[in-house]
Amino acid sequence: MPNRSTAHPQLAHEVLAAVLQVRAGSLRVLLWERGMEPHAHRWSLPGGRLGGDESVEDSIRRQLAEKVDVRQLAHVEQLAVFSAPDRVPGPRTIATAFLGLVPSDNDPALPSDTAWHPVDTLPETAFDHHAIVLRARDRLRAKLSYTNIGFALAPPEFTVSALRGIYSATLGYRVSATNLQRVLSRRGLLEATGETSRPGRAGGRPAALYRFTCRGMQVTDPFAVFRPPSR
Amino acid sequence: MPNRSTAHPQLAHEVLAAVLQVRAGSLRVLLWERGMEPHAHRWSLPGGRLGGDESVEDSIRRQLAEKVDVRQLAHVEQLAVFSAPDRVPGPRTIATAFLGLVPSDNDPALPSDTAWHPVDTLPETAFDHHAIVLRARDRLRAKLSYTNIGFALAPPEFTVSALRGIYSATLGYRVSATNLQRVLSRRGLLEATGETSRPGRAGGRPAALYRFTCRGMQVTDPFAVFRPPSR
DNA sequence: ACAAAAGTGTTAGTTTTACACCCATGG
DNA sequence: CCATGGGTGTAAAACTAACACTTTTGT
Repeated sequence: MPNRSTAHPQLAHEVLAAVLQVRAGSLRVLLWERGMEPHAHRWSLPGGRLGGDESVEDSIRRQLAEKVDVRQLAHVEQLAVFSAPDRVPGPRTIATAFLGLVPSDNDPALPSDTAWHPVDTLPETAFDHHAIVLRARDRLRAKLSYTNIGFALAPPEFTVSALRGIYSATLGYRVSATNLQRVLSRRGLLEATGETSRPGRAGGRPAALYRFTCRGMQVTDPFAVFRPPSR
Repeated sequence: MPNRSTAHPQLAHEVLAAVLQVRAGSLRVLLWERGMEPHAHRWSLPGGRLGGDESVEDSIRRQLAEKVDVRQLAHVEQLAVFSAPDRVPGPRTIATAFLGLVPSDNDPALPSDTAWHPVDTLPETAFDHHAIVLRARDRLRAKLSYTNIGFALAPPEFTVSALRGIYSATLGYRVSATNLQRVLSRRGLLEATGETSRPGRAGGRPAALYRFTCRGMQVTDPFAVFRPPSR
């Protein structure tokens, strides 16, 4: 297979992350307001150019450290490559997009040009970043159903109703606390700490605190339909 | 955010595809035997360098056309980016890997250095291509459970037992024809053509022919657990 | 008629949904 | 003692697994 052309085009590679967090009852994404052209004043995803001696995973973690304390990133995974030739003006640039998750109890100090925006009412975004955010949201919603990825959105300890709020905000519809607890418990994902939280000023029974038994994503419902024979 | 270094490294970008097909009762991948160093005589995935005016999707389709008739590719999707700095010797090269699927009735003419290898007994492979093949296999297995992706592995028309063979070969365990038919029918994925196939020399009832109602991948079992309220 | 292969019926088991009911606390 | 929120019990519904049984063909 001969080379198609001897002179290869100059290619740049960037990494971008849609960092998601549930805050104030809605799923939000970390965006950065561009100061310069092109697309000045539009909001864009954090990231930057891939360095010469790092994988894309290393690179996105390094670059996010400028925006968020990396220790607050509970989960990072590849989303997809965005490579339309005209996706950004100027030199050809390929982007590897990531999904990042921050637990809802974290409130990282942000640079002044950076803010959390609800994914359902995004401001005017730069380049193809809007599509990347939607892709991240869809991936997260899907994985909430068949993996333990909730651990990356929830605090280390939480009540079931707080967890219900996180799931509801992410999925976009009301989830039943009763059934959420049962499903996650049967799968062995939840574990009671033994502690309880104090009820609010309106009273009510104190809620038991739980934690996820496992941090680190794993598939919990691998075979939706065609399961391997049980024996 | 200033540029990290003024001199950016020379980056190359390649696209690679694990093209899978069920043939002779096992799931196989299309590999190409390298003629030159590095890794001469090892088997590698088809693909090549990204062109200057094409997306990675366009590029992999173009490059696969040299190995397989593109019309025989029933499905192509991105798998992941492989970007370890030392993944290939020589200049830094990032790879976008794809999963491609060919229906089991197709038998494309292949170049002499190219052959189908069972994914469970791969020959010595070049670079990180072994990992890419396994990733493709796992992705396919997972999607078989919650999407209609079987259409891309099956011929246009097929008997349920032929489909069972395809599913069994892909998943690596025996699937029940009875339940396969029921599950796919209830989901509205299968449709009888009205035709029947002639039984083999050993006799037996003629099998009804079916086709997938929809070509083009779609998720058929989107909410494994946390479904939106039905009303 | 018999063997082989395909397809249907039926039952059992599992998982999820929905909702009623009980529990613990603040005022 | 009542309102409020948390938690459990339980029945109904949906779906899958397993297997027996019927149907249709070739020899």
